[in-house]
Amino acid sequence: MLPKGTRDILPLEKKRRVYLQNTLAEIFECFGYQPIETPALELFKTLSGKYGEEGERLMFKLLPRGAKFEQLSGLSATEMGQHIEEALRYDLTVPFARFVVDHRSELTLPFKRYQMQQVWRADRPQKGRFREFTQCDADVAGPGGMVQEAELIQLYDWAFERFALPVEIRVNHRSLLQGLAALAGCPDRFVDFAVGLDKLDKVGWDGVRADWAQRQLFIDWERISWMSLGDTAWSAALERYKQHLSEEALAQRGLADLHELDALLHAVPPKHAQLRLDPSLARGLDYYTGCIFEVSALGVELGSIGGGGRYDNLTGLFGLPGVGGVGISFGLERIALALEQLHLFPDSISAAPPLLMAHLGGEAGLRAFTLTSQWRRSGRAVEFYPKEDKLRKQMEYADKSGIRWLGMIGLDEIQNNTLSIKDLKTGIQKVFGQLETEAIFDFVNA
RNA sequence: GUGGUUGUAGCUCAGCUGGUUAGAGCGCUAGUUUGUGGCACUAGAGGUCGCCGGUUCGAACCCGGUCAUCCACCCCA
Repeated sequence: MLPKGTRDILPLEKKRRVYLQNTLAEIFECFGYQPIETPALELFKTLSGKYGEEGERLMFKLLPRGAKFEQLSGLSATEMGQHIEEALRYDLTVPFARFVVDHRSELTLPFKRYQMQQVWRADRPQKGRFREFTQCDADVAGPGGMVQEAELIQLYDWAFERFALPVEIRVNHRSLLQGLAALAGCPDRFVDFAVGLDKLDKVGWDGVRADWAQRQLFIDWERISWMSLGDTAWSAALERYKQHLSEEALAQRGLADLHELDALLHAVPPKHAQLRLDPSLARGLDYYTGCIFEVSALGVELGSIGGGGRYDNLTGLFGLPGVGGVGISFGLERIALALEQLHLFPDSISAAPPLLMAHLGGEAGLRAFTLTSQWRRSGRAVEFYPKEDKLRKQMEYADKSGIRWLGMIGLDEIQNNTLSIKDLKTGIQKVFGQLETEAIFDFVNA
């Protein structure tokens, strides 16, 4: 029995996760990111107010030490919040902002860090949605320009190319959304406007308009109806937005940023990922202020497998104004789910060692054990069958454990100073001298 | 937080309109084979039918409640 939305990880799955994390770490470091960790627990006041209303609701909050739930249960949410002192981290970005502020004297800005740790959300579990999951984040804190966005897109592109996972990266800009809201006549209802628009992929334009209506948003549809037609090819789409938003002050920063990004991406275009300018992309996390990204896997029904964006003043909330940042996140579980469904994990990832030493006991057992220990000392992964048993049992064990090669020592081998090795996959069996280590492991690694 | 789905063996499920000892496949254990796995055959182990209560002579089946699950919405990795 486990709490809902949590799960155990079995050996093969664990190896696959390690493969994903190692690959990501390698790429992160290639781009100059340095690894850190932060505690699972943060002060509630550190996290509170950073994720919007929904995020606040989904945050795991801890009762103060010694407090009885009954004492607090009668209180309203805000009253209760005043008693909460600690919470489980909800993402890695806000703790990173806190980290930068706390360690500002030890860091040189711009500071690039990566971090792969669990986060917790009190969501209702669903397909691909857990209450405990792992995020792999890369963020830059400090000064910089659109090259950073370009770099992050490139990072996404490389990573998913390595995994051979077809993806689409959607890009938008908060200022573009604000400009659109203003153009539509509701600059003061920006959040409702964006949240409704975000559903476009699912419900289409009629659905979006219905959603807006339900939120009592008065939309000047005539002024934004041009959005519903036309292509989404990056440069052409951008041109269209420049044209229609030329009069909107709020949109100018977004248009300029995206223009710059467009130029950068022309120089270093993504090789693998599909890139789309998607003005309907909103993203709920409150702290984003500039470019925003979201990645979805193509060919699988899953939520987004990554997301991120630029936040101008996250550290300001912790007493260090003027330091912005930009970053992205990879959702480890969802990427693993996608790769599994599409059979994209390399076959070479296996939980079991390649070789099992079988033996018929007595002197043969001792000889096999000695050889096993010598091989292990030289770094070869070898399993030793731990008791005297029928050969048949030992083979069955290897077969079921997914061990492909079986080394055998019995009376014959003892007499001749040899060792038989069988490839259980092909059925081919060969005899080696006991000291022919190179030849033996050439065969085993074939 | 809202709506719906499903809870029977380790796993996937069957069980007709309530009827007495609850089944199958896969898996598991042992053997056929005391130096050769996958296949086949034989035998065997394993279930408070999610839980509580109700209706009934009798409940896996009907009713109520409860817990869990999965899916959709919301939101997101």
